[in-house]
Amino acid sequence: MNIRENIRPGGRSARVQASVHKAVRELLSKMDRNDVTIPLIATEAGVTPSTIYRRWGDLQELLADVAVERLRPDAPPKDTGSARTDLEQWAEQYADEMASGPGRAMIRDVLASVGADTRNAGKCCGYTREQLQVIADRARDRGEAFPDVEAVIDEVVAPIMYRILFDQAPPTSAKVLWLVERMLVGRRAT
Amino acid sequence: MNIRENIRPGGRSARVQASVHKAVRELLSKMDRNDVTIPLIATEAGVTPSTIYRRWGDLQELLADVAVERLRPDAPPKDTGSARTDLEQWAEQYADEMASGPGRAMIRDVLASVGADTRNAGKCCGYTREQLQVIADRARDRGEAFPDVEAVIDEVVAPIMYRILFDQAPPTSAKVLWLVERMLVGRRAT
DNA sequence: CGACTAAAAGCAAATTATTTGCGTTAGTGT
DNA sequence: ACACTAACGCAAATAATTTGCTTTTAGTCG
Repeated sequence: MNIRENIRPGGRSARVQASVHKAVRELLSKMDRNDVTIPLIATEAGVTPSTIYRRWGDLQELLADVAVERLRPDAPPKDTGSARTDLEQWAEQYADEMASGPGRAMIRDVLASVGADTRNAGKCCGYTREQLQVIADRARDRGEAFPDVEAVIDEVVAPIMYRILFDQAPPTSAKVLWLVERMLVGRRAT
Repeated sequence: MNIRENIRPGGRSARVQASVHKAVRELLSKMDRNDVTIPLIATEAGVTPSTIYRRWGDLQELLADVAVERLRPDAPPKDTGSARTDLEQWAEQYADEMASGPGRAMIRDVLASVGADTRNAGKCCGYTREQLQVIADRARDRGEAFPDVEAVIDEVVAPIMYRILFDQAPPTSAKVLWLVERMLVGRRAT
């Protein structure tokens, strides 16, 4: 099932999408996710269930759509004066958000929908890349050495995400800092 | 919903579980996963739907249960004479299996069920750890230097899995070998 | 061995979710 | 303003899920 990509702002479609998204956020904050159903969301949003089924296909797609929206960063990484501290702060915040209950649920929603709509997981990865690129560009402007964004993904982002998804214990703050440290040190040594 | 942990082998429960698992594998190989439903599985397995609902709760749990089973490695990593080549071969096979269509589907099934049953994702991670530990133990027996299993997970397994889950392009064979290389080299330098 | 027990399965009715056909409405372009 | 189209609402039809109750089965004990 396809979600329309370009919706004209202000149109009826946009209003329906907004009220449905809002209803989902509302309900997820109030109740267990397994108790959230499409008829419920439809009632809360003031639309008929068939509208949701036709636009999103099923609950998983809808949840993924909302989750991607919420995973989009709202601001560029803070400029702390050096690439290292920029990255440290960004990574700690990233780990915290993703390891939180809502964060984990959102990641799962996004991944679970990949079968039907391959774009979602890629979008999340894209957001991360953009954030890291900002840090890397700032480093370049300052004349600091800084590894490629892909290397940061491999050495810092991927371990954090793997631990969150597959391990019981999410990475501690110390572990995150250590990952950053190791990457920067390894880079110098090469 | 809980899946019984200790089922006496040969009992009725075991037979039902076996036939349901078999039915799921059968159907998944024949048709699109979105067309697989519990009533269908029940018919194929020769049980009533309510039996499946009571034992597994919902389709996601059942799929996850089957997926974990299939993700369990059937043999220890091959002994190739050196830890480095052991790891290279294991990592390449791991990346191939996980990046394949069925592999990705199984990972998603496992992750999607985590909300209800936290053990599944941990089990997969556990299998990986066991495999790597075998390689590490062999290295120790040979007197070779070899990094901690957790380091291998951070530096080799996590990047592979991240790329498979979030990126469009799964890691190439060359990339996997490079990850192994980088980890071993970095380890020596420290 | 044969009766007893508890767990799990079957069955069927009730509930709830999903799909679909068709009429209506709101935005878009001429 | 008028026609056109995409998206929505409504309601009937279909399919999935839940539930109460009965029956079967495997293990246990006298």
